[in-house]
Amino acid sequence: MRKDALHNRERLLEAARQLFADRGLEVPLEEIARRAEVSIGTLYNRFPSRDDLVEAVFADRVAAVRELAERSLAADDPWEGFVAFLTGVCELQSVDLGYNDLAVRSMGADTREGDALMRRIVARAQEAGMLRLDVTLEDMAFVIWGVAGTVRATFRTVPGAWRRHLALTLDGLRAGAAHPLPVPPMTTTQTEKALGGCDQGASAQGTRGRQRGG
Amino acid sequence: MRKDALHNRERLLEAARQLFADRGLEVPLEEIARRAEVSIGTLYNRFPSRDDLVEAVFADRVAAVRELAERSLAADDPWEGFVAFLTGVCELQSVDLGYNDLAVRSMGADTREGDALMRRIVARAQEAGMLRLDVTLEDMAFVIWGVAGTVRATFRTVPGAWRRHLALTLDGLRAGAAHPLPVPPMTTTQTEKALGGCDQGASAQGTRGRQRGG
DNA sequence: TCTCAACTTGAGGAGGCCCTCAACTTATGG
DNA sequence: CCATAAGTTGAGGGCCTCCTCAAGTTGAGA
Repeated sequence: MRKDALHNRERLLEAARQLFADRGLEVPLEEIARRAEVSIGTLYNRFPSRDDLVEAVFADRVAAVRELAERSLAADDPWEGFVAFLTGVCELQSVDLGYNDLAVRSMGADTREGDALMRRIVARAQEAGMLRLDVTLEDMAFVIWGVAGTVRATFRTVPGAWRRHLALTLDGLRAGAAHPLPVPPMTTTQTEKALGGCDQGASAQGTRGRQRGG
Repeated sequence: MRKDALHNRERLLEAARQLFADRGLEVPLEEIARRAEVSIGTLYNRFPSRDDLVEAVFADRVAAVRELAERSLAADDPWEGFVAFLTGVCELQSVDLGYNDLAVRSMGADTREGDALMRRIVARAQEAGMLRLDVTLEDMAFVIWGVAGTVRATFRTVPGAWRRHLALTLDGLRAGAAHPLPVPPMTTTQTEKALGGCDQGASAQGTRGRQRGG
């Protein structure tokens, strides 16, 4: 890859990082190109689809979450580890509207191993008697989706509010708080579908989500 | 108002009701007009701005929430009342993506009296020793924002999932679940600002939210 | 029936965003 | 320095949504 091309790639990523961070994943690509001082054509050269760009921009976060998961799993206190993990993910959400959007449709990690790690974090906290036994990994989606909503609402006005939301949520997840739940947990498949279905931007807006044209 | 005009108004409201319900508040107005079999011009005649239409469509829900609040306040068991209220609002959210969007930016009621009623519901549950004392009405926004996220994600795939989310959340709100919270509650002003800030559609999408042109 | 205010219509301008591609520029190895 | 593959550019077509307004239609009272 030519040096100038690499340079432009870098500028594009940096521009995208900034714009995604404070406007969410749906900023116009043309605006990203403009901020990178590069033509829109170049952007499409480097990143044929929006998802390619998103993936490149957030690759580091995915890795970070993975590490976070490993650290959390290694924590002395299983509950502390569990809390640290969720707090860490939410912290990332709270600081970057783009990642916030992304988390909503991937539950933070997305990868096979990430999934396995999280499952172990949950299991360990349960075995320690701290996390209620009637929840599953799938229930963690509620935490992410929930905090995502609060982050969207309070991002600019009350930046710390999500911590309170999370704390309340965690109090509901403690073993001692357990009261019978009205419906069974989502299955893995259901969760995957739900995550996948969040694609075309938060609420609805018709068919705006484009496909790659073959 | 002429009879045919009234008729068209009805058709528009019905079309909007349906489309808002399964696509959210951001469906194209032209699509609403089309479904109502009425020209776009007529839509603008009756409802100069999208908000006018939204308000008309959801007027009944606002009233319903008000009644719900009154009933909840009158319940024998203060905690049951509290739960009934939140469940009722979430039920409305879960059944209509439009109302789900609306709740995110109004916390269900919006009105002065609604606010006062909710405050009493909260206070009563606290006085009964069931609702933790360190939460305030403002914290109820977390419930709405949270469930809204789950509804958006699971609306089509796992329609009942929100009940589980809500149940977990409620378990965190019980007096017995209380653990120290990391940050103070949002102030009324902050909450208002946060609600107001959710206007231009869930995540970010730039400046798409139009203003009325004076 | 006649009148006219009330109402409806839908083409079309304005503005966005997406994506492509033919023409141009430039880094790089020889 | 040259050749050329790699890369850049940005106008422009396609599609969408918003909103307006001049021209046409119609309900309802006189």
